[in-house]
Amino acid sequence: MAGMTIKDIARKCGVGVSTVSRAMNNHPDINPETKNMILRVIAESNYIPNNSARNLKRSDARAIAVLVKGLGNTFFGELVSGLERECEKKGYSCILQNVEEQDNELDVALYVAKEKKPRGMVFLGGNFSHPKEKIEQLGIPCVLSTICTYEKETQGLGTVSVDDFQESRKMTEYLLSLGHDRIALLTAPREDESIGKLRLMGYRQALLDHGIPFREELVAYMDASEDKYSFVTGYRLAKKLLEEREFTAIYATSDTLAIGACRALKEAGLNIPEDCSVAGFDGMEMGAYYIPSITTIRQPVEQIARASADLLFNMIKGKEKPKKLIYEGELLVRESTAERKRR
Amino acid sequence: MAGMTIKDIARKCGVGVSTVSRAMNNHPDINPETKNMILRVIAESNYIPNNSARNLKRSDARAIAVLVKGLGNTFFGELVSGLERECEKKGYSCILQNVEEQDNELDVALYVAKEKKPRGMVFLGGNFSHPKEKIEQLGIPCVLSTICTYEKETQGLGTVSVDDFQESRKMTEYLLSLGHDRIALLTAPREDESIGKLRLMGYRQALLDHGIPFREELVAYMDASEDKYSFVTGYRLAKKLLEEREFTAIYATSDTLAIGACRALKEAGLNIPEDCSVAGFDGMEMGAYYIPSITTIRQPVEQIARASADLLFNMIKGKEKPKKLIYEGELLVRESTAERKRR
DNA sequence: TTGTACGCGTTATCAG
DNA sequence: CTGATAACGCGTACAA
Repeated sequence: MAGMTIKDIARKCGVGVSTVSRAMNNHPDINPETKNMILRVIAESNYIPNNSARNLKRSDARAIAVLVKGLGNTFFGELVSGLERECEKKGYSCILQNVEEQDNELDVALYVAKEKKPRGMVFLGGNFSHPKEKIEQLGIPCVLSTICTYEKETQGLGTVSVDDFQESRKMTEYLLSLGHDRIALLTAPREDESIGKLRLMGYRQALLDHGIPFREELVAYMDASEDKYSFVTGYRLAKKLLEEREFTAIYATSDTLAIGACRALKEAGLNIPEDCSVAGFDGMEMGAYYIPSITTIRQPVEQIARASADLLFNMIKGKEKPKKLIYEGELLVRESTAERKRR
Repeated sequence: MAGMTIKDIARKCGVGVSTVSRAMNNHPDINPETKNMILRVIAESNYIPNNSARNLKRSDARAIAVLVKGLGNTFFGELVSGLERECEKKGYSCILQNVEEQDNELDVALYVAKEKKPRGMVFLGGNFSHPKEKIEQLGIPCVLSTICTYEKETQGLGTVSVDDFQESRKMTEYLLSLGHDRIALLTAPREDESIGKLRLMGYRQALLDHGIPFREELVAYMDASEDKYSFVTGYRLAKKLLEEREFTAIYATSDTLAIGACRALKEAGLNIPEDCSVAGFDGMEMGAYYIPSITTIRQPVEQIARASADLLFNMIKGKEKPKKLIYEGELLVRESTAERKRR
């Protein structure tokens, strides 16, 4: 039978609808026997409660929503799994929502908030520079995971991430320590105000610290229209750079970009790391299997996922205010980087 | 203001609720001026209609649902994008639903059907061997995309995919043509009844056609518990195979498995393709950037996405019965395979 | 412990 | 063209 409702179940059981409702929602005020009987009938009838009606009625759902911009980014895949695990522990359900690259994540958030009534939200991806007032309109606690805003204030948002500035500096210093002084950078569009900017700044800072001039011509920015941390982008940017620039290392601000760059180098007949070192960022699983395996900054995904969930749940309970949480990335030295060849 | 409803808008505009509803839903029976006025007020008030209420009331939503088992599989990412594009063309919206690896996709489907009332569904991933009667319970047209069931009958389901048997045979023949006669196979668990089985059979058929004995010891099956087309799995299976078996080529039934295998070979000190050829399946973007780039069977993702959407929409309109649609894969010969070295 | 009746925000029907 | 009003399926006071 297709359109079964709580009424049908009630009739079948010879009880009132509220009793059925109580049985389903683990209410205390119900005779265990009645409850079991009802539950059994429900199972047999494969009745599924209509969630629209539930959400309409309930002030909120025991759930959080996770908004992902850039699904297919395997990096987020791991984060999502971690978040789902944490939710399960707390008895929350986890609503996953994809955000198209061209869509505004906050509009989607508003939409989801209204429709699903989650008690909180986690944002993955996007650059998230939104007016504070519009954020407040959401009316529920929010945590940015892996996205670190450029601003110092929290804007009412929780933030869990690595220190993109410091980690980027760390990577650059590592490359410098290998003797590279002409390090090409593959990064987000010029307009970027979030991790792209921070990673660029970390790169500049490291150069500055070592008295090495920052050369604008060694920086390849993505197109604003394109704005994707993808293989092709890395390939394209590296290709362009190879045409006329001199460098002995490429620092790509994501592992996907790095892999794209490796391919471009290989096609140019260059060996990695002998002729040119390549470093990435993120610590995607893929990088470990690439040949050569990719030197990178590993973001502690598990920790970030858990911390994001914890912070969010605490914010929901009112036990904690929005704050910035920083975790340390780990420099993973692998096969794609080596000392600069002297001649 | 947080909880704004259609009533608030109606009051603000000095009209009745039904007029507001008409304005929002492009109803014909409404004065264009009134409509514009209402729409303007709505925009200014950033009011968002409550979708739970909508779905509760509406018999169905102008939407289809896409269920993905194994998000993070970049291959599905492309399919999803394609499907979303097709939906947009038809003025449909596309509900994306993640299915955890351990969950039953059909239960999730039942749930989504009830909650969102989509007019149809597309399934990505999973092996989908479900009792026909339970499928029918869904009550809406369904299309399996990229999953080809082993059975000949449609079971009421539309199916759009490559011919996994033939394509697998094609790849094996290609490897045989290179002179390899000891081809290791990395594949799904023994119990698999869907693409895993078909691809295994294609492999066997090719061997048979060429009078080459099928050697069980050259086949590495995933664990049933693990059952994932992942890098680690490929790595682990290849590693195990390397311990004692002799072979000159590996045919992995997915590109991810192939890449994992490549890593294992490299660690064993073997060069690809000189010492051992490696072939994959799927045509993931990644494979083109890998070093060496991976020889594979490219599934025509764009076509499959479009065809899945078309078939589903036709089934929805009642213009077409469920059927099996086969598209041809393309053998992409790349760097990871070469003629068997004679000595 | 259980059942009745109301209301959640929307859309569809029907009478103006 | 517009407005009142009855559903949609469920949760929950409140009464029993």
